[in-house]
Amino acid sequence: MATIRDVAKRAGVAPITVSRVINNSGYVSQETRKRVEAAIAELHYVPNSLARSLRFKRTHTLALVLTDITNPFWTTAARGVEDAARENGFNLILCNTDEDEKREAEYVRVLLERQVDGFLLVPACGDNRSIMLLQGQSIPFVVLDRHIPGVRVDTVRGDSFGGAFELTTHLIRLGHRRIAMLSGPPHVSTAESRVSGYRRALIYHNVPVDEDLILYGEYKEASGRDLARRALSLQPPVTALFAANNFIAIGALQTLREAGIRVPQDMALVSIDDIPQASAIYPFLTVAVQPAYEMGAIATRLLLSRLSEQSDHGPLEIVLPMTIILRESCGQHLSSA
Amino acid sequence: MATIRDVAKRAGVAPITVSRVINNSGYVSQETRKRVEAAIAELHYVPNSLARSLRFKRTHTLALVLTDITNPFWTTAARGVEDAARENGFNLILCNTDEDEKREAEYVRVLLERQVDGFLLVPACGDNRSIMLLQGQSIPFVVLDRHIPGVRVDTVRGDSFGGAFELTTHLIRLGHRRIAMLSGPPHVSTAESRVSGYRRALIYHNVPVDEDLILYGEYKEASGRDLARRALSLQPPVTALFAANNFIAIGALQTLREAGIRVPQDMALVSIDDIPQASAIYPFLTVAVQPAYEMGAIATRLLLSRLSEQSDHGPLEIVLPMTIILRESCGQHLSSA
DNA sequence: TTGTATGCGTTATCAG
DNA sequence: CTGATAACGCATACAA
Repeated sequence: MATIRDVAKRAGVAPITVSRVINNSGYVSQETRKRVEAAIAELHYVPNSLARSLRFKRTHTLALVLTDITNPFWTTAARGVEDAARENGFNLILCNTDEDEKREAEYVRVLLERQVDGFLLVPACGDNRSIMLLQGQSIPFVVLDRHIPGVRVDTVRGDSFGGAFELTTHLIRLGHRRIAMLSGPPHVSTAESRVSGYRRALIYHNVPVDEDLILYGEYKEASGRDLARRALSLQPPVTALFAANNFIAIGALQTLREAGIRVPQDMALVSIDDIPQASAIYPFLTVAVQPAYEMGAIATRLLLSRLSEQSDHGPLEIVLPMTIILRESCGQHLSSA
Repeated sequence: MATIRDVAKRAGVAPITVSRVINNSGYVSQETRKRVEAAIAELHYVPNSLARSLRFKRTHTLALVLTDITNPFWTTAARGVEDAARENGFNLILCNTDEDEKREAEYVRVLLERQVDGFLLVPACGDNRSIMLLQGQSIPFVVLDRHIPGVRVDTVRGDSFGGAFELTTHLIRLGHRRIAMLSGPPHVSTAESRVSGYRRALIYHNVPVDEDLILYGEYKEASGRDLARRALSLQPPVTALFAANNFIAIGALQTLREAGIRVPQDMALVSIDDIPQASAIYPFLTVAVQPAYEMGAIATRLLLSRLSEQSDHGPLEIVLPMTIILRESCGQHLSSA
């Protein structure tokens, strides 16, 4: 690959002159510029941004480290991040941890080595290794979706508590009393908040809380299948399932189908986060949706404001409301069924 | 951020000694090593891979430029790429062009500036700007999914012709004669091959080819809705729809639902590529699936073999077979309906 | 308007 | 075993 020196030689000028042409900086005569541009074209010269970044100490690159790239919620959020980044002249590197803290720390490490300018992190929440790594570097970062207890950091997340409260309230109003909570991992804040919202709604509406109805698993399809199986074995039987995320809902639906249990006729089902592709075909799942795209965009803008040091306020915690979408998966009021 | 010099100063050694500790290269006494490691830990030192790459002229990074990150086919393929890359100590940068050749060329340009070691490209197939750019740099790259006419490049793609032939044959065997082909863009090789396979199956089974049944659009949901509408207005009416990809199928299903047309009772439907999340819930769509993950992995290994110059053969074209999955969306034989 | 010297953080080479 | 020097490609400061 041609370097700036090759171009300079070919155009009969000094490297710095080529640099000036490329960056439109300083003075260059029309004629020189033309000669340089010709040389650039002939040699297919492409500037080396590594060298440039080494000088500037800026890569104009952000990193987004998330837990599950196959989840549409995150692909949507990622687009929000990317668009906001691009608008401000930043590139994005996206990494997928599969909820594995080890991979997460590894990626953070590699990205630090690559001198990214800032991080957006959806932590897997095992230990806080990667958070510590980041704080050790005093590099700006924003935590997405999840709350890290005891650490002062910028956070942008959905209102899990509120969403769960409303979904549960909806089920209660339809007459449900025994609602199984198919939750995520207990150490992840979103799972815990959703359980809290669920519990709170029950208490608020004077429905007894049966702790056996609260089942913990993972935010994955396989776990959804398993959780639903456990829910079906509960006595007295439950009449509704609350899936703590969309992948749990997909898994639960599979279990229900295998068991010949119809939704909503035999069982009500609600979930947090939608399944866009499935909903385009069969819009039937009642859900609380988070503004995924906006979450990504807002977090990115917050991060960029930290980068440009235009902001000197303390850590921010931004909580975005969820929207309830009522569809058929809850059916009619129980007593009329 | 601390540099290698800061560490060296702190440990009372020369920078190069720190380098040797980090890379386990050359001789370093146990004691010196310990002092250096202590300094590294105290300063939270993270090596700068930009500087390293500048020296090595290797970034150990591959780029995957694809057309639609929201399509599960591509997220799956991307995982195949990433896993194969990681196995060989390479990182991956993923870019999404939305089928826009301009964005594509822009990304290729940026990635070249960033000195990635090789490219995996799903071309949008407008002009061949990005292909030319790559060839101008003599940087190794592999084209995924699509055939670029008149350019000798490594290619890995699915057997669109074969898949379309088999799906069409299936419909014909069920008694269908008027099958609308909801195709992608005519200038994209996969769309063209799928139409060819469709046409060929009709001819092979002595079904007259009605060119009006072949409708061209885009590989997107909105286009699928539109194509289906056009198909429904054809006379005499069609009895089956062939969606050239999964997103077209999703769109078509929406149009059918709006029109109150049931699948498969009133209309048969087949597609190329599955809709995994929807299929987990309602496995009903008869499809020809490509081995997406393997496609990504195979292409990556081919690229890496070019990089290590272990391979000196001419351009390879690898064609992967599709697998037909028969589900209910085609229903029974027409005459028994 | 153009060019020279210098340094970004790292490591290969060669010397001690 | 350890270190000084130079170079990777580019752009800033300062001259000419």
